[in-house]
Amino acid sequence: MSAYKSDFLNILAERGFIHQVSEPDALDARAKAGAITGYIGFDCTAASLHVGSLLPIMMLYWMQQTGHRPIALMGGGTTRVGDPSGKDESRRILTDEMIEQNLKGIRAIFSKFLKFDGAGGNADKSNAIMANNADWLNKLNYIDFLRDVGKHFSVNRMLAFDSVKLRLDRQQELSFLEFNYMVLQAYDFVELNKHHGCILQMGGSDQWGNIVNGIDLGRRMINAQLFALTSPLITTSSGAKMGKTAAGAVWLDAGLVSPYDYWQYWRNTEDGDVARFLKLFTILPLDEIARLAALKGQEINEAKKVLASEATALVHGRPAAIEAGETSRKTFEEGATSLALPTVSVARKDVAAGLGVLNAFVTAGLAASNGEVRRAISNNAVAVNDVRITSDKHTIGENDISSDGVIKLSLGKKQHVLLKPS
RNA sequence: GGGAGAGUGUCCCGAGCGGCAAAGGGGGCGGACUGUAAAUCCGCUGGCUAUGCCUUCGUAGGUUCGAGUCCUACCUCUCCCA
Repeated sequence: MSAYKSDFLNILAERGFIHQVSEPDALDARAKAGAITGYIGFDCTAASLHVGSLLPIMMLYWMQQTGHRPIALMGGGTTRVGDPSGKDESRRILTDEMIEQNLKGIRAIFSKFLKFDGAGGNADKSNAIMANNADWLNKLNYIDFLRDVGKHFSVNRMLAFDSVKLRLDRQQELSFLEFNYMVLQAYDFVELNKHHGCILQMGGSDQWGNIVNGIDLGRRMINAQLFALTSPLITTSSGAKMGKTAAGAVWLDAGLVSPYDYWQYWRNTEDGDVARFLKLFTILPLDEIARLAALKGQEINEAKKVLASEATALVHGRPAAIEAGETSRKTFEEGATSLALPTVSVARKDVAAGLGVLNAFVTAGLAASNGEVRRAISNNAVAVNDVRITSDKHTIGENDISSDGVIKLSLGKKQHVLLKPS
């Protein structure tokens, strides 16, 4: 079905990762001829990456799997500037300490998808590389940089880029600081080419302009032939952006979003997205995915479970995925209480003294305030040990503790937390 | 430098004759229907030790019994003129 000759582009194309490619034939030939090096840049604006970043991570994964060398570039330097692409307002400036801290959390995630140091070290072409653009951006000299790099940029052209134009058209402020972002990103590409022979930059479709800038700069500064490959913007069938839930972003860090909640996130995928997501977010073979995608009606739930388990296994490991699946099965299909549900500890003496429902639900993190719990109760959405609560005066006592030593709190049908007195 | 306008419920957009916990959306949560889906319909969507109290409309003052609304200064952002 695909016209590509290289495994790398074929797999990306078949699995739905490709939105645009620059000079596809030339890139295909390079990837066919031997190992190439490509990179994706990641912001350090948060302490972890979320589901939205999973797509680019998977592209790096497939790159390595098809025999090429991926570079995960941490934006330690560029995050100090802030990418204006696709945003109406300036991002607030992060302190260097925050960036440094965020960088640590993000690094940890990559080790689950990429192999960094096998035998052979950096010389081994199959090893992924972790780079940080702060290493070269932070020590730039302004005047030198303007003369060496800035002279290749036309402001006329920069003004025409979507990331800039959007701001200008909407009459939103674009600071000079942000205006420089694309210059720095372009410089990253050249820098990675010089040091690692990197010829490909990948990213989301909103990065196209930034990437093309890097290609131009590479040609002008060092006469290199560089390539761009972007992925489509992933939204759900009903048009919502991915990765947002009640609790906020779906983080890839187990400390921020438990494997159980992560599993649940994928389990609740819309029907129309199942096949697409299986291709993008799992590494199952395509024929297996085709089989799952053919399931109709109620049977598609089986495909969703596979999606949830496979996606969870990639991020949190197989045992955690199995446990999350089992916990979900017990909770939803048997209506039983699984001890592996998210658990919050409380002091046993507080329970003995009688714990108010309002307090209990807020403590468990199921509600933000007492008022929220009250409203939930009046909406008939609150249950303790699967028994509906109708009064906000209800108290939980020692006799609510099950033989397993926990109290199950439920908000609605899907949100469950165990209270563990100790 | 001169002139005109804007900033609203800490998710977003947006109404708001001096009586306002503040219209309406979107989003989110809950309920019904289903399949832990979508669509649809319904409810909720400042806080509290709760028939009351406290905190919210860019910031700080002022007028008033009472201010999101009127006045003054300041901050930020737009637009027009120089």
